[in-house]
Amino acid sequence: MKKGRQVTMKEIAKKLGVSVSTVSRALQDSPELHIETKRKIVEAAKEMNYRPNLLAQSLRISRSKTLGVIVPEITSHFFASCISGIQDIANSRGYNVMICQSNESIAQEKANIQTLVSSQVDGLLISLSRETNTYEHLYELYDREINFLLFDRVQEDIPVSKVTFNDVSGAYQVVKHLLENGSRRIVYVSGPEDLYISKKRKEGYLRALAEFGVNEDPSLIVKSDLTLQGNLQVAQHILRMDPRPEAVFCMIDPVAVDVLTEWKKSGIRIPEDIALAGFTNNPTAAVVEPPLTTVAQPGYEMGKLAVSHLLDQLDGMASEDPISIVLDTTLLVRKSSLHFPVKN
Amino acid sequence: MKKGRQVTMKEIAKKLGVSVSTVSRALQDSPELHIETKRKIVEAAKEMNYRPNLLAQSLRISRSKTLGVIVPEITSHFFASCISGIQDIANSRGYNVMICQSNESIAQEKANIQTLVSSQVDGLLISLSRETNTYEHLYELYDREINFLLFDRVQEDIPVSKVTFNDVSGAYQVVKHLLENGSRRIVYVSGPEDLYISKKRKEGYLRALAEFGVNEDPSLIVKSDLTLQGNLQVAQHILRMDPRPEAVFCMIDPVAVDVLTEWKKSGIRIPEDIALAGFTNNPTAAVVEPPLTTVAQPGYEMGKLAVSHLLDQLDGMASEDPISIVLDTTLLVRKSSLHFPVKN
DNA sequence: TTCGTAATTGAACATGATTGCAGTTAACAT
DNA sequence: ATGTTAACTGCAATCATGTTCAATTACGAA
Repeated sequence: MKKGRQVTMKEIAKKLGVSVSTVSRALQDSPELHIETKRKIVEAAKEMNYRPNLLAQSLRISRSKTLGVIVPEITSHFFASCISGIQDIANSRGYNVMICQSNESIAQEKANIQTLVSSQVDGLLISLSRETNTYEHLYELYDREINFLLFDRVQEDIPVSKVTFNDVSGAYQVVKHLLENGSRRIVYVSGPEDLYISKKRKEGYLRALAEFGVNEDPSLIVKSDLTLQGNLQVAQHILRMDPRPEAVFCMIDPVAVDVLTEWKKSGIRIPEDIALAGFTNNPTAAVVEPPLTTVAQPGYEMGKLAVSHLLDQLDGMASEDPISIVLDTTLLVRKSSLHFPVKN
Repeated sequence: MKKGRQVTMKEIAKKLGVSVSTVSRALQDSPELHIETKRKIVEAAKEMNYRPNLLAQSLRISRSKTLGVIVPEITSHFFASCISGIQDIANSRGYNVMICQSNESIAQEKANIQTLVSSQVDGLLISLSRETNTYEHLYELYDREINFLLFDRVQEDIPVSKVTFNDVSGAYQVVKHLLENGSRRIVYVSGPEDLYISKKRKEGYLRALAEFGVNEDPSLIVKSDLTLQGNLQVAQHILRMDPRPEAVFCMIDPVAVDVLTEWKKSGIRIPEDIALAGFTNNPTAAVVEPPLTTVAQPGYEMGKLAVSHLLDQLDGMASEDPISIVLDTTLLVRKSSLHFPVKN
């Protein structure tokens, strides 16, 4: 299998004894061309299996019709859903998509940006890595007037459009639900402090507590590094708390699933002994036993909206002023949270 | 935010009063250049934030340093893992990756191929859609001497390299395990007939039965369309079988998970009433109750191997003759299959 | 036939980076 | 002073495409 040689306009031109420009015009169905010439050229092109070289087109018009996407990891179901939504819309609007994963590393994130920019993408959709706590690389994009947009994991100060879920309200809803079922000592398992979603969900947690007149107790805010190890430690740590909390709200489902598994091994009953809730609505959340109460955030929709807005901006169909799109989440009450402690 | 103008060599050249060629040579650290000139140019380039235009480079050398990947769906954890492996290796070897999903549609698959070929990818990694039962589009790639390779969902007759799991042996192992635990009436839940993995796993199922002297019973081979609806129908259908089978082997985990959930709703105990096993080792398989016996197939490794081989071929480091790489799977015995019927 | 106009086509250039070849300059030897 | 050589730099072509402008052809009218 040799290096595949593409048929070019030049070859068609040579074969028919016309100029390249004529071939070009024929293939774009230009009206200023003899109809017979056009017919012959189009026919020959078809026969020779001609495909335009998008690279050359892009170089000429300085538009690659390609978008870049950077996500922390592709294997996360949520981000995979986002990508799927981005793909579908982008393709239907004639754009290709180059996807990169930062693997939650800021260095990789910077490298990805460099590559995509050098590849002349027309725009970028970025969800920040866990590690990202400095933002020069994003400001540089901004200074260079490269179109980009942040989604899900955003940094609020950067003056570009952002698409997020209403994380505060989502967390508020789930914690309110736990409170309404009688829990008062409620643990929040957070992630890295710089992480946007971690901060926002904590905000919702605190708001719900305040609304119910429950004082904030710093010892009930536990931090996980989001590794399996870290999650198991958190699970054990919570069991050793005295008095034991009545409910636990984990920042993301994977943490909740790990905690749930560990507790089951220790003979703890859920929700009888302790209530549990997560966030994201990962596929695993629905199938664990008991099913996990969580907050649904439709990634596919987020991807679609994000890319639509970016393309609108690129095509001049939307104002270039940054906007913030906030999507609503849905509380999914399942068995894991149906715990009714005796009220004082 | 305006269209981002890139700094070009021409601008650097103009600024320093040298020619573009000199700039080019300076940036590639060519030895045939005055060291002082070189220093000035490199400095200016850095200061002006110059980034080479990969499009132009690609056009010149007729190599885009980009690979195309087509998978049935990105949101599947298995394919996401493959992509992750492909990405990591490709990036480390200086290649970018464009990913497309066929959404299990042959029409979309063909469209994806066209787009990627027009985009001048240097090679393609393809996993076929469920619908794909004609292969002209692949033979066309072959005829046009475009480098590509098939992985996981392959078509054996096409003379290109293929990377697969040992599906036959994986299925054989799991069915053998069910047989060793005493089951004899074992159902195989298959997918579409054209689907490579469905065929191969059936082969392994039959081989194990034969080895244990169990006659093939066509009524025990059930077909699902792999939708939730279809899976639930299969679950109910199996329960109505008389006599009830002792074990069920599902072609892929999602089917097994749906079946398991449906059975639990009907009050069936697993594995006491009936044993169950899947294939793929999806994240859900480990967390359902009871945990699902399945066959692990490391997608990340598959992606890495596939792309390594393709790049070796592209770089002339591997023979251009097609080879077949077959990866081994691992049987993961979990509770769902530990059913011990009374032996005759 | 000759002119004018419209129809049709081709040459040239641009996109950005790279490279073989040719050309210029400087330094040094004779 | 002249020739030789090496060091350095620029021109022009290349990749595939699209567009502007100029050129050519054809055709009808006078």
